[in-house]
Amino acid sequence: MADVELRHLRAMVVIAEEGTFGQAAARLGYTQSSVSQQIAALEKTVGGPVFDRPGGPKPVRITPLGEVVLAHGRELLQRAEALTDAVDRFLAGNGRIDIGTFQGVTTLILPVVIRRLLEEHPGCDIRLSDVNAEEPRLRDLDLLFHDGPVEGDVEQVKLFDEQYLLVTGAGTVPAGPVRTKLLDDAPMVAWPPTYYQRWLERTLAQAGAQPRFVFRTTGHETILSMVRAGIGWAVLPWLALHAHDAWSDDRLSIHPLKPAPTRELSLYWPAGRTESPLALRTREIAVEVARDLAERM
Amino acid sequence: MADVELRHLRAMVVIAEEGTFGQAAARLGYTQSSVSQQIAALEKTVGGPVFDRPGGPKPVRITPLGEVVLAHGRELLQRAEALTDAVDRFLAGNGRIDIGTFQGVTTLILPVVIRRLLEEHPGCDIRLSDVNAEEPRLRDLDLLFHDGPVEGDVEQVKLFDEQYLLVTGAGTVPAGPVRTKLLDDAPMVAWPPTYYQRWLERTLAQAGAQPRFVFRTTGHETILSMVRAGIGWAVLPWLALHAHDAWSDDRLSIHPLKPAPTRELSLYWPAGRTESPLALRTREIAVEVARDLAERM
DNA sequence: TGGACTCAATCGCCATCACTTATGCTCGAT
DNA sequence: ATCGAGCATAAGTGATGGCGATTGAGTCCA
Repeated sequence: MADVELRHLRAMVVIAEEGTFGQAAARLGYTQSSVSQQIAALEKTVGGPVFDRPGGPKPVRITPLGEVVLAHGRELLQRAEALTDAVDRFLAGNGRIDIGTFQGVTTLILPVVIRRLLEEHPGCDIRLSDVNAEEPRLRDLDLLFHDGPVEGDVEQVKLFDEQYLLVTGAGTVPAGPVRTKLLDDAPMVAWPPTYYQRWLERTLAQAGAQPRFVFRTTGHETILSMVRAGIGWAVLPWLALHAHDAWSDDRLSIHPLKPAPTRELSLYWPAGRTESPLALRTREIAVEVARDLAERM
Repeated sequence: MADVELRHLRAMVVIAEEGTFGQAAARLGYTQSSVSQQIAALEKTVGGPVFDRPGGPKPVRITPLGEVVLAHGRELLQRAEALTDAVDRFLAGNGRIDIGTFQGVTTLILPVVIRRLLEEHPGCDIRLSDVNAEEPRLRDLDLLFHDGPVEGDVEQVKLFDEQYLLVTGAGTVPAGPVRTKLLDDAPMVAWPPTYYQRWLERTLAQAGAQPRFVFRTTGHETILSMVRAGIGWAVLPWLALHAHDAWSDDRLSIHPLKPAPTRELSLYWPAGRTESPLALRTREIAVEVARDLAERM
């Protein structure tokens, strides 16, 4: 048996409301003849009459079978409407987006992006997940913030280069750039050896600097407090300093390093896939936010 | 925007399961080309691609938009299946039926009919309702058991004529028919003046009998107990006596009346309406049960 | 009782649709 | 470089679905 058709059910619902085929046709934008045929088709598929036609100027009356079809039909039409609603919402950008981050890489830029995204699309469903380990994959992700190479078939856009800067207690070191080599054996406050911290320490070592790590803790703010207290120096990314207004803190002084440890932050997404409007928009926002930040570096 | 079509959604679901248009087509009994066109049509109605075609011998991959459509589509198809299921069940007779009774008129035949109906169609939904007052209407009813004229456009079938019989304590009255007139001033146990009781008393009065009602109570069994206890006689319908095996009770004796108060029980249903298979079957059963009973009268 | 009226059903006509077959195009694999 | 898997597209065809006009059934009213 062929399928029922939503069109037929819609006609049926309107007939049930209007009472006659003709009025229903008018409301639906069809001719009476057409509606008659639609109901005939519907009755053929369900296997019995759904309306009794008393003949003459009397409204048609729904049959018991019609009641069954009508009840389910309304439900069905409601679902169909829910579908188009969902599609519309999706196309308007209120969909779901899966964003991957890589450890703490984006603790500073991501919140801004997400805030702006939620302002534009209050209904959207944003899911953040930490991609684990050293092999970032963006299977099942729409976007990935990362700074290293990503395997698989991906596209990317570079967000910015971020320099690591030396932070010392005010007056400890003459203002201006500092040669990285000078950090060798210097007392240093730093993160525990996370992926990034390890990368930083390797980079410093390559420049001939092997600091003494006198204290390790998580959290940029905590580290800055340690520096203020004179426990040691720190090498932190620009964004972290910017976020904590380190430049306006007169107990701290900030120095570029020569050579400067720099990391490149990029946004990755799977190649060759149709992207959701929300993902596209998120990318735009991320690029914008990154550009704003980069200008102020 | 045109409607989504169930056919297209079905194709989409199968493609999502199979991975390729071709295999899906095979499972659906279409050609690959047809499925391709169906998805193209679907994509046109939803306003964006639902599958990414990587090209080459790779399976297609659903897009974010596709996920949305697919999720709702499955739901929709499930509802559509529920609809055809419901229709099938209905056509098989497992529908709903609204039966009207009129006061206690059918307390004896209706239970039998319903038991048989439930045996045949365990899933069906039987709704009994007492039609109120003296103006029985069968608006919103499929069947009505009644004994009087019913207004409106109805069809009917007569079930049987039921005689009222005189019941006395054993030995009180010589066996055999009794002239109704003899009940005049006789001590009588009876129902309270329900519709039927009033009718009965009018009928007796027309035959010249105005009994003394020494006790009124509801329930045929209770009335029979009173008769056994010698409190009075009773005039009860054949079915009531039959149901309580009054003939095999040697403390009772049963006598036809001359003339015999007789009521005609019929089954009514609305004319010119398409009836449900369940209603048709119920009518058959009722007629059968009535015939069986009538034979034993 | 017969005419006017109100509906739904039906017929002829045409445009569109939904398949099919055949062919083209794009990958990845050999 | 070529083959094969797999989707897209073109052209053809029967069926479908729409419309307008007409018919037929039933009600209402004079």
